[in-house]
Amino acid sequence: MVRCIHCGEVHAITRSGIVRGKQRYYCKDCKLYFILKEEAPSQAIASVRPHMTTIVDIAKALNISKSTVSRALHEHSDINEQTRNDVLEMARKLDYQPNLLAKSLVNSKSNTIGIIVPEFLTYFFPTIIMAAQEVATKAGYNVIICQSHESRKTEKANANVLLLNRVDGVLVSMTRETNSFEHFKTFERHGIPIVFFNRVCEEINTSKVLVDDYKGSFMAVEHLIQSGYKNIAHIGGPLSLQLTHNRLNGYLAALKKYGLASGKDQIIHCDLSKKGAINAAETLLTKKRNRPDAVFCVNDPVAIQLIMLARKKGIRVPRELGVVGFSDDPMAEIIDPGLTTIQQPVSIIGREAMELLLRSIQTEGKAEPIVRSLKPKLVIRGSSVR
Amino acid sequence: MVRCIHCGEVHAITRSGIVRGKQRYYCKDCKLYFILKEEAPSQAIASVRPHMTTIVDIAKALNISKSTVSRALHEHSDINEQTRNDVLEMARKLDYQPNLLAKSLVNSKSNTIGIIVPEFLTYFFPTIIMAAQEVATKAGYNVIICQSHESRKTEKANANVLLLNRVDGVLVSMTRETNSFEHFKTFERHGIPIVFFNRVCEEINTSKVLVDDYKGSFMAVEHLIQSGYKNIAHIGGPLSLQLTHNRLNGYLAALKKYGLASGKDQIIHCDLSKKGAINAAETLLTKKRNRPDAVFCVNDPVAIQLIMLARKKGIRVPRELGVVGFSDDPMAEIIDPGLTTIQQPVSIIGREAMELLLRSIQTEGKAEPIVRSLKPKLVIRGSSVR
DNA sequence: GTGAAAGCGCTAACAT
DNA sequence: ATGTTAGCGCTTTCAC
Repeated sequence: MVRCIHCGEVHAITRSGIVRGKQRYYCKDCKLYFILKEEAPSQAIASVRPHMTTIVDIAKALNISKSTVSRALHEHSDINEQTRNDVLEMARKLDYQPNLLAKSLVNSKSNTIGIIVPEFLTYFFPTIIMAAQEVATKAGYNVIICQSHESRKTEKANANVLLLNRVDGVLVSMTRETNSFEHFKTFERHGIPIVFFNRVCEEINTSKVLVDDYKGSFMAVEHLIQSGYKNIAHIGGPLSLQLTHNRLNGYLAALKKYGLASGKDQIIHCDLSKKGAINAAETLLTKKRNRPDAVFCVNDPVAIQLIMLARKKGIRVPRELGVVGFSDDPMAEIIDPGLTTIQQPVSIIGREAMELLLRSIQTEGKAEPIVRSLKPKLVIRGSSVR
Repeated sequence: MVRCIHCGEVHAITRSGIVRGKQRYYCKDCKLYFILKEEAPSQAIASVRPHMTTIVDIAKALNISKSTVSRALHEHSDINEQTRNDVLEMARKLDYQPNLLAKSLVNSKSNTIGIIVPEFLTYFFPTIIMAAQEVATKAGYNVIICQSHESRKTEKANANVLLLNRVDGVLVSMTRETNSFEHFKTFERHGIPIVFFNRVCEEINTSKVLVDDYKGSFMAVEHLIQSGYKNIAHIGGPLSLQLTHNRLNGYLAALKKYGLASGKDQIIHCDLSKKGAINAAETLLTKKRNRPDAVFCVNDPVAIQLIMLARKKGIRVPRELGVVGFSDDPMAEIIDPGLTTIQQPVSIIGREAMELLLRSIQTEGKAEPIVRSLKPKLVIRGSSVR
């Protein structure tokens, strides 16, 4: 006489196969499978977790083989119409949920994609992730999101986690301090496609999505010049990032085109942290001589710190100081005056990157890498027009 | 890349067994099996994807059994020191990466936790997710993040994805339109612990983390009263959310304590979208008579839209209109004047929620549910002090 | 059209 | 201390 370890019922118990040499029981009332463990009865509770129906359960209920069930579930052609309907109905009845883990194991394909970003606090990456995720979901892929916190070490750890989880592909925007790429090459070595976006790796020949930073900067600075500013400084990003160079070059090119010069002390690089931005702004705004009358900032958060500091110092924007940022953060609209900035097609970056990645996955890396350069757009607000 | 010999389609092709030494394909579109005419049979199959080393590879290389390898890898006590070293070294040499999928299948434990949030654009949820993820990572768990986009239907789909992936637990903040909870109860039924935060479900008896909204609102409104505002309106959230009621009640209680009344037309509920916020603000600010001299808003994004609109209409904040928000969004610091708001311990919410969830997982749901109510804090900036 | 059996990579009970 | 064996839930081959 066996009692259900959950409800104590006796009559609702049936035997249900043998698991690891032990008789398994099933309580019809509780819909619960369990195994009695004479030696340590308290342990028995460990297997209380309600059993999820498997194809074997369906097969047993219908008295057919599990292969047939599997076939029925997959619209395989070699299957009797009636059998298929029976299986489908029973599956619904037993609330069958295919175990994706098992499927992944046998297909050696996890249907999961990894994304590594430096952070996701500042709207920029979240928006990209959202767009990418949408594409992935539609294609039946899950997404694991990792933050590197701008640390190369964490980035490496992230890459390892994704590898261990056998992701089918990875989307990466590198940290500002990444200078060795072994952890990315590991993916290549295992045939796992990788696509970079925004902060890309030159050394790896793979698909990439980026915004034409050079052109965007050029437009930004040209706009400042056309608004009548003459002494235009630049707060740039860390030199380890490709985009820092591209944006710097666009800035220099625009100045050159209009015959303006930029002294070395008009260019300050910061690490993109809030503190770094404030320091850079402080340096520029407290210059004894040759204080700039405009600043082109590497991104909006930096530009916003600059405006805040100017406000605090009583320097009027845009009259005494023109400011242009980069990325069109929602904050750009909130701050007063509104921040003129270069808008990036954020959602498109995410979407395209994921599409390129899925393509790589499907072609098993045999298609040529594609590098997409997206066009930025100048959005004029109050901070640059006097 | 294989094309269907009938329709020419590429993506609908799957491999389907090997017939007489030749790869057979199946076109889902045409429901057709076919074999390519001249294809080198063994070659095509062998060169799929770089093989990842398994414990069997290590075992073979060392001429021992795979169980020994497994034991060596897990610091099992019953293992010869020398063997262990050999295994470890060989593992390194062959660049062995344990297959977590296989491990999960065996342990019926995926070491993955699902998080469902309405969105992650507005700093609030990203911050919570970050904190939660940090705790999870430390405990060796991965995290799958899902966005419901404030849609109950999507939320259901999210829940299903997490179930299919056999997550070990879920963290949920509900959509504003969730009113049936079957999809959450499914987790319970399968013994998968669930913890709610911020937007919680009253109907399910499980651990929850929330902020004392009532008290926060009370503090906010009391502050407005003490600043001399007399006619205080409220823009609330959707009535389906618990927090809407709590914040509304805090508002009403504060008014009552100080003998102030609130006409029904001084309370407007909006759906938390940008548009909804602007509409609500518009209604309040264009009132012909009895226009409020202060507004307590259900959250910061709404408050910011209100300030923006006031700015546009030439209504001066805080002189003619006091404003207090809720949540201390980074924008609150950026806007001019700075937005007085109720700060929520965002990171703590995330951390505590994940800790409670891990606890549930470890105790297999046998521990009593815990409901944590965190204390909010008033942050006074320019928008409420005249 | 269906069933039996192998195997994806791993763990663990049991045997030695 | 180590090997053997039986699965985890599923797909796919092969035989009938």
